[in-house]
Amino acid sequence: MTTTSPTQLTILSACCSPAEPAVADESAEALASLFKALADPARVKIMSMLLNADEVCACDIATAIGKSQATASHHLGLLRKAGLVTGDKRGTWVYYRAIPERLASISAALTTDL
Amino acid sequence: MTTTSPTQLTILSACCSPAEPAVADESAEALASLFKALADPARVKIMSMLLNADEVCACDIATAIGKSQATASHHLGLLRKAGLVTGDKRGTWVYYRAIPERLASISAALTTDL
DNA sequence: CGCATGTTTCGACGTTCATCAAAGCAGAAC
DNA sequence: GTTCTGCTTTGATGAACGTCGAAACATGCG
Repeated sequence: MTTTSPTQLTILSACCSPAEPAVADESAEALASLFKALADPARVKIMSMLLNADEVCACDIATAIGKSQATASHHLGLLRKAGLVTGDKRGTWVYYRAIPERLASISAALTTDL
Repeated sequence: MTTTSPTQLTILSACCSPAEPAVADESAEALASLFKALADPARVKIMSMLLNADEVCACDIATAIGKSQATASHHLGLLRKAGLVTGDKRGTWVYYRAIPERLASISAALTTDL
């Protein structure tokens, strides 16, 4: 309860049950970080590309999302830091792949953990 | 391909297949908006509370997330606008409920659509 | 009526974010 | 070696976000 406990003295309405914090603080932060990594149309499109092609050259991503190459690289770096994709440099080009297990874990958290 | 098509004249590396945009622009925006609605620890905790209690008084949420009441109201309004929760005023207090179907649709989008 | 309490909205402040131009790096081809 | 090309990083800028205090709104009680 916050300011006053209504149940005790007022006749009307019980307000609520104690109401638990539910999920742990750290878990909430971790999940929020993952959601933040997907909270941009450009990054959603990138993930979609990667999931459907299982390997995409960085040079194609910029044009596919309609942004500059620098911006594309920024988004890719962000997704990489979130553990959602991996990129390996082969010769001149960098090829990116999605990590489907990571997405699956988000999906699972949404339906069960949370 | 972006600037130059490597396949034609250089001997090494084919760069990649054409690489399609995959998901539609509007879908990407819609999904990103939903993720943005969950991209904050406070809102994740709120959703968790609501899913586990199926009805929580607004007065409990502020303390549960450790923020001021004004901030809690802001987050709740944001979640409501995203269609993730509903709140109805009964007498003095406002009771919030999660909309599980909405979360399920996000989960489904992650595993199939995307 | 007026007063007290729960909730939302408003205004402001500091932080974070998306974006691009330009500079810096790393390979490949000459 | 130099030069070219793809990618990343840096710097800067404008927008969006989270946060809170204060004001406004709504409702119940006396």
